[in-house]
Amino acid sequence: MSDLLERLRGRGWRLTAQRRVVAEVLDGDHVHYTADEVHALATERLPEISRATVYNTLGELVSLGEVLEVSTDGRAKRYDPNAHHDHQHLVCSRCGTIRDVHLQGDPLSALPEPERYGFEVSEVTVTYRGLCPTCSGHHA
Amino acid sequence: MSDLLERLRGRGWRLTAQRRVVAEVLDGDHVHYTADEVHALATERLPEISRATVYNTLGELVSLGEVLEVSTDGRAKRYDPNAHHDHQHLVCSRCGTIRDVHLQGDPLSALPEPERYGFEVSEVTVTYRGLCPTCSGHHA
DNA sequence: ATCCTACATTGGACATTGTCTAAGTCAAGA
DNA sequence: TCTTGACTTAGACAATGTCCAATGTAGGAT
Repeated sequence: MSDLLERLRGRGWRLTAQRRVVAEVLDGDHVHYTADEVHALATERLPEISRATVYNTLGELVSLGEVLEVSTDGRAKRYDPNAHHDHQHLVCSRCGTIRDVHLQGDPLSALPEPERYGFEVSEVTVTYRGLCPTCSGHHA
Repeated sequence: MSDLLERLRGRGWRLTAQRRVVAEVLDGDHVHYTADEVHALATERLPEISRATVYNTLGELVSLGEVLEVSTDGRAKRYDPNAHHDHQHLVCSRCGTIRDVHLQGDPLSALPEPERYGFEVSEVTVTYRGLCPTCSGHHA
């Protein structure tokens, strides 16, 4: 996502210090921050940035398809910059850590036609849950 | 789930009017209410029931494994009484309708060992999204 | 049948997450 | 450099969920 800013500018995105900082915070393939975490990290680089702008910018990045919105639990949504490689998530039920994982086969094909009830199915998300190595050690 | 109350009593659940009403509201296989919806419906039968009790009772039913918690979007969680038949969900991206669906094969097997990163994977949820027949008609 | 008491319920304050708006600020083209 | 429409801001507001002290009650004990 190193040339994200270039791509966005090409699409007529007005480049501001705030937007640059949010994009920089999200840069990195294994990052799944909440909006508040993004805000906290952005604040380190640009102390005046407001919560509203972080929410706005994240929403725009999602609309532009540059970042994915992930809501694993009922808590805060997380933002996943790895939008250009198809993947799913593996979540630790104890500590909440998220890892990107890659599946064998297309999960869409696991849903038979008669189970589609006339829907135009266009998307599927698969979330695996379990204990991560660290957490499963705790209670052994 | 007709004998849910029996089962719960057998487990030492103290049966109160409030708990009975919440369980009755959830009775039905194709129901995916939010806590607020459950509260509204419960209030029709037992006007004094409080929000806190609805939340408490739903939480207990989930802990007891009698009801599933489903959070499809980042909005309110929904409660699914169909906890004894393995199934997944198909959600309309426009109106939010949820249908239970049954998959071919076990989605757990789609995650190769090297993609498990040492996790003890115990659960998988699959959510299909698309337009339901009614909503896909709208924009045709 | 009545009493006890541990457990359940209640209302309302509080917490978290997210949205909206009016007023001020600024990036970038002319 | 100037202008202008888009961006940012603070803070009010909304939606959802949690917590607590006071009160009520289901169900076993008597």
